[in-house]
Amino acid sequence: MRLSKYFVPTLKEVPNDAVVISHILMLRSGMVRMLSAGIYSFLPLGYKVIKKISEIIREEMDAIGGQEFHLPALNPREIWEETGRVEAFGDTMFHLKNREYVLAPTHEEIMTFHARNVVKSYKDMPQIWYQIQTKFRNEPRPRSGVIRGRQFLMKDAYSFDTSWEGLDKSYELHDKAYRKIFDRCGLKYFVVGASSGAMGGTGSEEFMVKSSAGEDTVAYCESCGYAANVEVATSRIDAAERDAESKSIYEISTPNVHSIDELCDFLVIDETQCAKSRIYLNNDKPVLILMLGNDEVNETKLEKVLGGNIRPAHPEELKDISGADAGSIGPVGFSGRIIADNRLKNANNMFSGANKNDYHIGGIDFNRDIPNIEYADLRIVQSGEGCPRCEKHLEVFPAIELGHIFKLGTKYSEAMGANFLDENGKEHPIIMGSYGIGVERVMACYIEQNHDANGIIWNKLLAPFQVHLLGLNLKKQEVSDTCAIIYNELKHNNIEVLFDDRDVTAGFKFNDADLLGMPIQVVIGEKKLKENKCEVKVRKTGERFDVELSGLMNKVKELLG
RNA sequence: CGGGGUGUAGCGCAGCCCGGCUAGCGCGCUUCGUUCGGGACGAAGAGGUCGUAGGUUCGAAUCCUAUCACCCCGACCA
Repeated sequence: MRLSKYFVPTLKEVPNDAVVISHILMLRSGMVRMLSAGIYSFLPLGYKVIKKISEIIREEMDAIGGQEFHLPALNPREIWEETGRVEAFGDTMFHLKNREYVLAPTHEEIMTFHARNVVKSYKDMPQIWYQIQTKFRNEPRPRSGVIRGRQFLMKDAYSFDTSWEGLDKSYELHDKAYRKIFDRCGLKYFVVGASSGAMGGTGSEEFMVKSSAGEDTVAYCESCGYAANVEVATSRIDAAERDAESKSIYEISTPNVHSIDELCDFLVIDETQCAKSRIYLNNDKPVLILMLGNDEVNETKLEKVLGGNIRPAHPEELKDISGADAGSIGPVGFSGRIIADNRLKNANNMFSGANKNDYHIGGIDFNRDIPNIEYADLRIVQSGEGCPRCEKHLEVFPAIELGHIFKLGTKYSEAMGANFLDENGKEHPIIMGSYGIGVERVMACYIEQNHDANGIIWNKLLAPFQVHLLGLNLKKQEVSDTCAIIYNELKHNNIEVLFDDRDVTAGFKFNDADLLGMPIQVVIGEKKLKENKCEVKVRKTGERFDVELSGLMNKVKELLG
């Protein structure tokens, strides 16, 4: 492809609205343009990458027996009523105004619809059906460019089995296929086992990559691969030590001391001697939560322990409940339910609030002074804490979900009456799995992980072109002749080549080449040409070397091999 | 939905507080010439209903009201 004829509107300046690096580079390299918030057009260069990713996905899905469909995005609303998901999705689902249609945010219902009409016998299964299709979700707040859009490409697959063992097998196949897909794409990813959430099911895994643009926070151990959403993650961390002797409790005047840090400074003690108090309302009943030092309450864990609804008490409510404002609340004399984090188990000689403004209490023995106390794991893990599975340490960071595999079970088949007859002529609901990959996210995450100050660094599998041929000063006959020969030769060797034949200065071409990021750059200039040589640059390492024209093709093949 | 911010040429911005003649600057674009291995130089050009609608005023990019769009933080997120 000749760049002079190719629509690749590169940008030197960073567009005002782009914040995350993948978004900036996708705009600057002329791969995408925004049409509206969370709605992007893919330009020729960007679409080429999308097609490469899709092809990798296709190959791996086909390899596990997947069959590709192309389903409508426009769906009758009544199909979605069958499973109650019109309500479940709520405002996230787009509705048409002039007909009872919705825009599909995913395709469980549609695949199940087709299955129930045709898949009637145990002999018809297993099946794996997939598609790569545009999904629509009315995200309240699109962000991070293509990473969270209102319209996005998703590979979604659905498995249909006659037994739970069959489902396990289908799930396993997808797990392996997903690893191959992300490996081939060159992504550094990890797998988080997650609770199945609102989809309803019995098992799921999320494929994540670390990214500052991420919307989930995960705890990850590089050493053993432990990975968990921070909402459920645990860690190895020391509990408070119990002194041999328990002092008796005593009240201390602590004017203007409101935080654990201030308390530590004021009394010259360590934060591990303090119990921080938080009051939550659980179904409108107050519960005192005690954390060691500055540990944060993990509300997801708390919710699991308490059941029902929880919310932090409003500042105005605190005094009624405890007799003090935030900063002076504590367990001694507190009348409601008290739950302490496991790190506080059996602790003694502790400091906490006195339930009286500007006073704290010292010498608290949790066993002696707080009857009816309960313990649970309630803390949010922090970077650097011990991995719960091995000897190393956890890292906590934001991450993006790239893919999700899911054992759906019979939720959709039961709701929609997708049943089959077994060997004995008995009817059962089909057992389903669902498996998604965000195609644009693969692209964006790749760029997040593979770029430098000058631009994108494509690997050969995702690169829109393998070779970027730069002809410097094409007004020189020998330069343009040589370029034409090399260009044709590369094409004849089935090497995808982008030929910068524009009449712009060398620096312009070099910078665009680095920005676009093809793996290999071949530079044809007057100087080197006098010695029958050209320059080859490897984008990833930045290394460059002179190559005899006669050996160029072999060198390129070697570098791409 | 709550908080903050921004809309002025294709892109990045100044001007707005304190209203005033023809709305500027850089990049990009067009033409000609010179250049030609890390975003060249000179000359001459094209391009804007200042987001939209209403209002105040002799006069509005500038002040007021409404509205729309976009960005950031939060809430939300199969």
